[in-house]
Amino acid sequence: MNNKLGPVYQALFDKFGPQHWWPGDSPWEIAVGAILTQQVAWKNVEKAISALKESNLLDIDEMVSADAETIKELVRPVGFYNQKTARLMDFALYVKNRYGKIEKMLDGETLRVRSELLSLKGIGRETADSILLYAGGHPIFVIDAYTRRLAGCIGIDPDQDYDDLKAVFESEFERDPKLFNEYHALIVRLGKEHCRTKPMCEGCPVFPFRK
DNA sequence: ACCCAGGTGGCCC
DNA sequence: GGGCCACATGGG
Repeated sequence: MNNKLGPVYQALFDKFGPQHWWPGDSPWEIAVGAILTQQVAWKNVEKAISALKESNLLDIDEMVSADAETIKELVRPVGFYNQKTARLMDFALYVKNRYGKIEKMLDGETLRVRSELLSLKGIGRETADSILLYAGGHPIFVIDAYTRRLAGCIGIDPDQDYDDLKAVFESEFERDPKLFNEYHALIVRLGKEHCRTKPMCEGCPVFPFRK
């Protein structure tokens, strides 16, 4: 129980309004974006996504049969492009062979799908949760660097284990994908807009954080 | 010339 | 379980 999680959400929503996340049109595009954005500025991801679209390769069926060197060139601006190309193509092949399309995979029971995503190389907890929530509509709270910074401002240990921190947020509210979606999106909005560095507390224009 | 960005996996202890 | 490192480009 944390007495600030609710008020902070309210303040963020009042300030910024609904965020309409994830910035991507289809479940597959969201999954691709989630992998590409790992430890990378979203601005760079936008370039790669556009480039893939231009080449008609932002499509699971096209991606599995594409030339890896072609994908690498398109994905280059995000960095880590060798790894990310391999992981994108592996993921695409896995989903296509096993389910045909990602919607089918995401159709399963939440924790079972989460385990399956986590078993794939290149998909860790944050990426799995982003895909589950934003591409699949599952009631999962995503923990990222911005979320940890926010946690640090309201008396929640920001350095605790991913799943423990996730449980803190999830246990505070009804398990509502719409709410989890909005809350996390608002946290990122605040982080991008206001505080790129350490704690979000200092001079925050939205909520009077106190140490 | 630094430092950071919506992480992850591998290896070590 | 935790601490360090490589992965790589683009923008401040």
